[in-house]
Amino acid sequence: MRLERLPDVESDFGDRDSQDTASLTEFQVGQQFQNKEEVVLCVKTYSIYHRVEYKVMESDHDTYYDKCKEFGNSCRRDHRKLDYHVIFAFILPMIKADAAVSIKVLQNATEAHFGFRLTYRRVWLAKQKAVVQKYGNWEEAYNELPRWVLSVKIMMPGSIEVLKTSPMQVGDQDPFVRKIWKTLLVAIAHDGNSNTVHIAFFLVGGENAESWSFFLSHLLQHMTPQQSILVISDRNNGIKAALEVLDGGWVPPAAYRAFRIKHVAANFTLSFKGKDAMRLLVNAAYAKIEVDFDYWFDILRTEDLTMCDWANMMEYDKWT
DNA sequence: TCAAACTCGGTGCACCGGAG
DNA sequence: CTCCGGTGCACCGAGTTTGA
Repeated sequence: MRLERLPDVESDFGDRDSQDTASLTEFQVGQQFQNKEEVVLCVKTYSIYHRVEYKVMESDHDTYYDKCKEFGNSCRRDHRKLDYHVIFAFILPMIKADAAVSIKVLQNATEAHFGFRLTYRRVWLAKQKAVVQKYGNWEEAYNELPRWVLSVKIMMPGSIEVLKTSPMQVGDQDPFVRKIWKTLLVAIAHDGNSNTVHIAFFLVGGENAESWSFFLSHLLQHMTPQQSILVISDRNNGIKAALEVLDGGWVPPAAYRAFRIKHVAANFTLSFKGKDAMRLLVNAAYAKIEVDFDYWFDILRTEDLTMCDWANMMEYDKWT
C-alpha cells in the first residue's frame, strides 16, 4: 500500500474505539494513515483479529508490503504481532485513568479484547511505555528536581531524628516516585507536644559517611544551631562516622546521641518472641517521667527478668 | 539485490522485597 | 514461610538498515 502523510494528531485505541473499530480490522482501497507506524499498527491488529501471521516482504518510507503466512490456521495461543506497541495502544486509556492498574488486570483486559493470553512480561513492557507516555521520561523529570528550591522556617526543636528511607518505602503509589531509586536522608524534629515536623531532606545516591556529613553540616548551619540538641538515629556507620567528627558540631556538649526506639525494638524482637513484651519496652522508652517509665518497666520485669537485663545493657540516656 | 551487521522485542531464569 | 509483583541479565530470533 502507498503511504500518505497526514497532519500529526494524537490517536489511540481509546479515542478510536467509539469511532469505528471496523477500520482497525478491515482495509479499503484509498484508506489513509497518519504515518507508517499507524499502518504497521493496523496491519498487526488486522492479523491479530483474523488470527493469521504475516511476513514483511518490503518496507521503506513509502511502501509497506506484507504477505499472509498461513491461511486457515485458527485458534492460536499467541500472536507474534501482538507486541507491546499494540498492547500499549490498547491499554493507554486504562493507564491514563489509573496508572496503578495491575498487570493482571491488563492481562485480562487484553485477553478479553484480542483473544490471546499474553505473558506477564509483555504486558508489563506495554505498561511501562504507557506510563512514560503519561508521566514523561523519568531521567529528564528527575534532572528537573534541583530547580525546585524548598525554603522552610520552623521553631527551634529540642530534639531531632535523622534517618534514611527510600522512595519505595514512603508508601507512595505514584510510579514516578517508585522509579527514582535513591536514598532519602531525612531530619525530623519533635516538639514538646510530641508533634513531628519534617525539617530537612537530602536525596543521595547512597548512604555513606560523606553524604551524611554533607547533610548534617548543612542541617547544623541552617536548622539547628542551638546547644544540647538530642540526635536520635539508628546505628548506621555512615551516621555514626559523620556525628563523631570532632569539628562537625555534633559531639557533646553541642549535641547528644540516642538510639531510635524502633531500632531498639527490632533488636529486642530478635532475642525475644512476642509483640506484647516489645510494646512494654517501647512504652517505657517513650515515658516522659520516671514514674511512667517504672510502671512499664516493672510490668516487663514480671513478664521476664532477662528482658530487663537485656534492656539494662544499654545506657538509659541512649534509649529512654 | 543480497548478505552482513545491527537493532529491537520477547522470554527464561534468578533474585529481591513486600504482603499475607 | 509462601506467594506474588517487579526487575536485571543473557540469549535468541525476527526485522531493519547499510553497504558493496
